[in-house]
Amino acid sequence: MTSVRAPRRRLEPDERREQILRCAIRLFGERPYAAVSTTEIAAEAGVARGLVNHYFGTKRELYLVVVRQMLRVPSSAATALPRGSLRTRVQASVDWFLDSVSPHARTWVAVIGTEGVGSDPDVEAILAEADEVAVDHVLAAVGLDGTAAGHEQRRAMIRAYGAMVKAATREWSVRGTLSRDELRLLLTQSLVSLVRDTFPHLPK
Amino acid sequence: MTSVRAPRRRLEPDERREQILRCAIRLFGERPYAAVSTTEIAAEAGVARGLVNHYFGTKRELYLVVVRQMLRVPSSAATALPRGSLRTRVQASVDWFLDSVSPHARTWVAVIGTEGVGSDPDVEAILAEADEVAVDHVLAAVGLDGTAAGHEQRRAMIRAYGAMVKAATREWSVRGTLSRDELRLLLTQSLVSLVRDTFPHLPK
DNA sequence: CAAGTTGTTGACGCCGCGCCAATAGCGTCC
DNA sequence: GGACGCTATTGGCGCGGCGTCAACAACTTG
Repeated sequence: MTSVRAPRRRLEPDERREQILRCAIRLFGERPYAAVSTTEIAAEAGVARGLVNHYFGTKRELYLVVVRQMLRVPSSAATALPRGSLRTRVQASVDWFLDSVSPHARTWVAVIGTEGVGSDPDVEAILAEADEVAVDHVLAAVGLDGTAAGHEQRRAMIRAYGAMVKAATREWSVRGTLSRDELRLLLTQSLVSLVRDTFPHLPK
Repeated sequence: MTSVRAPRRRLEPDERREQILRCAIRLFGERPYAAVSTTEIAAEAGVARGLVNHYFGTKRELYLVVVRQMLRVPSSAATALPRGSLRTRVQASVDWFLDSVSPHARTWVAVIGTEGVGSDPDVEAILAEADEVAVDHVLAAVGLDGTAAGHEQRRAMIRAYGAMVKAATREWSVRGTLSRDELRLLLTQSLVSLVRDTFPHLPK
């Protein structure tokens, strides 16, 4: 059985690049970095391995592009926030988050999943940047985006809250141990408590 | 400059194994998996590379041992919990956690740090196991370890709370954006709120 | 001091990665 | 429509990391 190799086809750089990227996203999504070879990615894309290096330089650089790409999900900017009590506004933000993350929840969780020892500084930088954007959203939602006192502490606490959001979303979408309503309750309650009960104790 | 190679010394298996393991822990702690070679580990331990495989089989298996090892920190079992209000008991547990994690906080944080896309199932299993133990501690601390109603939901929410604990501890020990007192406040307040305000809404 | 035990070594084969010169699609111009 | 040039694409080279295994030597035992 002599496999007829498909005739070599020439594509626009952007097109080819994106095609390879799609394959890489899928493979890196199912297995850890070290368990995915560029050979495999190239084969998946029906392309010579050298081409992967041509477009992305290094396996590591390709990986970073993948991470960046998968975080470019929740950019659909702010919907108008309702006026009302703190709880009302928080509730609305939580709902917005749940709605926008629902379609690709599992993928989103995979990106920010833990892998363990020895974190990569570059990867962390990318995740950190995404976190800052998320913090800005939350601050705007609770109406504290203009305040200067205890600024850093507030941001730090919201980053921590963000970690809980990720973990809880994971419980819901991957493990199925929480219903969507329970997740909604947890996220709302916690953020309200954070703003109402914890923030006031920070240095003025 | 002919380097005088140290005379070959023969050690007890346990001893040698532990020595190699120490080096591996240090190296995997500072760089991601793929950036650490077994050659490097062996060199660090002043030993032939083959010996690493002899004791740990595969690089990957060695890595798993490292992860397991670094999580074997907080096993110093329950100190007696004080009687008193929910807040008092939670406060005591948080203090206990902070005290026991303080000495090696940075290392501890490194273990549970995120690395991104494509999580390793084996690593996750280890982390998950450690999480369950932590959940048991928390449940005991808040005095809910006997309850059966809404059991899974409660555990899931506490796992999510645990993620916040990790992130907040990281803010304190690595980034320095929170003081220890602020961290203590955040952890206490959040857990109290979780038990007092969120749990009651779960199905009976 | 000889023989056995076993911790330890060094090299072999394989495979993945980064690089680069050669090759061949595809548009262009006469 | 055929020759030409541009560049997307290939395939192979060299290097280095990983797993294996037979040989070696440190230490023990009689």
